[in-house]
Amino acid sequence: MPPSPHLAIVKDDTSGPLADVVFDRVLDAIYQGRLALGSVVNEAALAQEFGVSRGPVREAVRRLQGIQLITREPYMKARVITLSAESAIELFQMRMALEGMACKLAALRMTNDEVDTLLAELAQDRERRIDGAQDRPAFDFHERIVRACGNARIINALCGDLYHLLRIYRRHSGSVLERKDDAYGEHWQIIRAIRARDAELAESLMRSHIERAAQHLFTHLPQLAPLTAGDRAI
Amino acid sequence: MPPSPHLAIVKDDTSGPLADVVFDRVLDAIYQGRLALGSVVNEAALAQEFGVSRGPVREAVRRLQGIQLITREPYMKARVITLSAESAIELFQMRMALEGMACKLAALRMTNDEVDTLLAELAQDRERRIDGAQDRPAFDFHERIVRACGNARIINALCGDLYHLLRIYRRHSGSVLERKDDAYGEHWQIIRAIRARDAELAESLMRSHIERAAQHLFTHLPQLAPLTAGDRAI
DNA sequence: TGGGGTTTGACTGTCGACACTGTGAGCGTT
DNA sequence: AACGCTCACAGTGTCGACAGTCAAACCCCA
Repeated sequence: MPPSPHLAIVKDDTSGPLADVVFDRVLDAIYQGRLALGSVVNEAALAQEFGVSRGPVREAVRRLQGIQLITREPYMKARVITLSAESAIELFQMRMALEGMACKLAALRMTNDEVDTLLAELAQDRERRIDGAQDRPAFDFHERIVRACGNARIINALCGDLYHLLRIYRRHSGSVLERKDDAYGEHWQIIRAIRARDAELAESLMRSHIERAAQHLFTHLPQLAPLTAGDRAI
Repeated sequence: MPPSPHLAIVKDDTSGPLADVVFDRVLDAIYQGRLALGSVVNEAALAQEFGVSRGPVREAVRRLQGIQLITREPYMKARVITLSAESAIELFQMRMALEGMACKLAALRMTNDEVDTLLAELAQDRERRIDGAQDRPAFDFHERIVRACGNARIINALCGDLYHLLRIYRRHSGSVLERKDDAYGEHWQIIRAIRARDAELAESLMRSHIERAAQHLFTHLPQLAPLTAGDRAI
């Protein structure tokens, strides 16, 4: 008898290894707050909840630990990370470095057609949001740029690791910092720079854009904002 | 009876979990070429070789896979990565992004004493190499800079992941590309920029330094150099 | 002798059980 | 009452075994 039938994983899942399914489930649980930030993660409990053995759960937890969504405290207790100003600063610093480089590479590698398509989607997404019908597609400008950079290592580091943490920060701070209207203009400028094949400008714009996003986040999250003057120099 | 007594892991190891020990062992095996690049990795065989069960080996292999030293081919075969020009380009692009940012941050955060210490160690390492006594300390300028940047996430990405791959590239290309004599001057300039608190210059110098190292690598590794004009724009 | 189906082998995914370690509560001593 | 010690509990580390799957070799038949 699975204790939580709505959570149990059915065997005939065609989603490949159980560890991957458990990984996604735990990730969702963190996103949705079912696994509270800072709470301890119990392998055996999760295994029973999902109706699987501890092996896949263990592997999933280690992978979460690998991308630093779960920390390993002394004495072998696994905990979900806690949001902190320091961690957020580090996240945005790394985004500035990697997304800046990705943007620079995208400016060198994207075809004109790809740039035009992206520009059209950007405008389309804006109109959709103005109409209020912001349903399905969830256009993500940054992810699109990153995936266009052609560097699999950077793509993986950002989309596979950092963006998970970023989504957690976004979810746990309300939609206040969506800032999509402000961001549209900056996104448009970035694509213009890419279109003009000005790689240096594109990188610089992307960095400034992310830095503004970081400052916006800290402005609207006072509980996360023990920022000193030195740290402000992201 | 352990088939390879000199490789078996003794139980009373004080190095913590077996998975960590196996991880280091496999890493060394890749470094030293005992595990050839491109060869398939067999969990059971490694387990028998180390005298442990498949569990820790499995975990170690997955961690190697996480830092992209082992690739997962279709049909679940795990292989050690193969060196390629594309992979090397991606590695150096990521280093330029991350080490550039790390250098910038180090310029903002290091104390004068720390900078002076680093400068002294740099000079000391040079003299030691001139004397030919390049034995113990293995002074690593880049790692020192990175660890001084204060961003744990960047430190982990570089020292925990990327540098493993970089060492493999270095080892599998002879000492030709050591380039330490050429590098000394550039390292010195970078520290000077940090000392002057010119963060932008320090980042720019570090990027240029890494790009030169990349070009040096491709110059001396013709078998890895199907570089097109476009790709040269790292 | 060549093509197609079948068998065999190897390997990974998964599981349940045991062992070891740190923690906290409870008890006795001072 | 405070401190130190002991013991049960909780949780992870590790192990051996079973099951499913893909690949390659093998055999049969035309």
